[in-house]
Amino acid sequence: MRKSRAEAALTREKIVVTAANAYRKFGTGGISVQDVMKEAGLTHGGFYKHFSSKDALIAEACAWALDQTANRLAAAARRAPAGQGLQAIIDTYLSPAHRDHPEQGCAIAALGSELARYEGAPRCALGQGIQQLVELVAEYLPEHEQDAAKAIVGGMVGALVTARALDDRQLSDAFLASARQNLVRLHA
Amino acid sequence: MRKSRAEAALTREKIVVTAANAYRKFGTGGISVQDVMKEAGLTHGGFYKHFSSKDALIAEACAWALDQTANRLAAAARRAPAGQGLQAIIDTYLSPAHRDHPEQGCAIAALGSELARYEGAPRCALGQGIQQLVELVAEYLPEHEQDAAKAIVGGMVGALVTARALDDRQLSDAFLASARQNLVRLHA
DNA sequence: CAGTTGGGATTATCATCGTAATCCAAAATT
DNA sequence: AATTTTGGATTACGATGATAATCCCAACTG
Repeated sequence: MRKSRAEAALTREKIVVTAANAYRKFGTGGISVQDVMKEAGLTHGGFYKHFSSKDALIAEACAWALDQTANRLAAAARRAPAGQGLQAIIDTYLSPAHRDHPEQGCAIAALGSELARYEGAPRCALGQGIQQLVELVAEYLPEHEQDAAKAIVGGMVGALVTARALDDRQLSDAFLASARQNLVRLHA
Repeated sequence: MRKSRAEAALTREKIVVTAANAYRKFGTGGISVQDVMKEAGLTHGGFYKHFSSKDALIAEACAWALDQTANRLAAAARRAPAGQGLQAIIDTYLSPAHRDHPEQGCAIAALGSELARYEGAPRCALGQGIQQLVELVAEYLPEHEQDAAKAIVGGMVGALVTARALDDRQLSDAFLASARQNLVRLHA
């Protein structure tokens, strides 16, 4: 039954990725350790050989998810024509696809309000993710407008959260569109 | 032991208000029906004489909280000097006091990401609260800029969520300040 | 004022969850 | 090859949670 070192590392990675998706989809309180393990194709017994607690997994899963999102946004910005980097980041973040797939998306939007109540590692991870996003946005802003990056990131997160909260599809789309069109105005 | 009709209505109201505060503080999954009842000075047994389920209470509590916030913001706008209504709303919403007291504040920011995963009544209540906020903001925008209201509301919510998520007090303050200064620019 | 009703308390049920102890066999180590 | 580690499975434990049945007594109804 035992796996080699390398395989064990893969197993661990698999747990983290599975957890990152599951937590973004169901919330950290919405899925149990046991179900995460089952989803990863394992039994729950071995869990504490990998992580010291559920919170430790949450922290790692969030960090992984935040990295994933930052990388995707950075790639979108790089792909964009010159001068359109910021708009590309905003458009990618506020796409209907992102709204409809929280399990693959930004952990700040998916878990922000719950993780804000945590102390310790998970909250830390989230804070670093936020800073990461701000730095990415700031790269595409002129020197003298760096401060606007914070408001832009806030606007992106809030628009996604509200768009997901709205039952009415049309209204939800309108929220995304309004933010896509208006947020770039925040630097001028 | 039994209370009169009027007293029973007060009891019910008390449960809703207690729940509204508790859910915003701990999250809907962070406090049990029993603890909400205890907090309201009651035992948990009588709960289902008032509400059909925990979700029903969550929905009512959210609706109450959202009304509370909308009223406060509307009052702040009315108190403001002419032409400063929108800025007053934004400043009130993005005050450090609001950030530091989620249990008295906006339910969208406190519960948005969890309630977005609900179906049914709680999600509905949240959606209506969002629209309420948009309408309030729109009142203080010129006719031809109504669409910006959605982006502004999104920006407000997101800035508060991120400010709460950040461990670093200074950085958190900076997020609030950036949004306060920049969000009004969204109509121009 | 007698009878009915329905708030609210007490207690129970059944499920779930985080955590941990134990065990086994295969991989590291020597 | 013998010995030691250690991933991962099995199983257990204690706590907590949502929901419900039951009961009591005071407030309504007539």
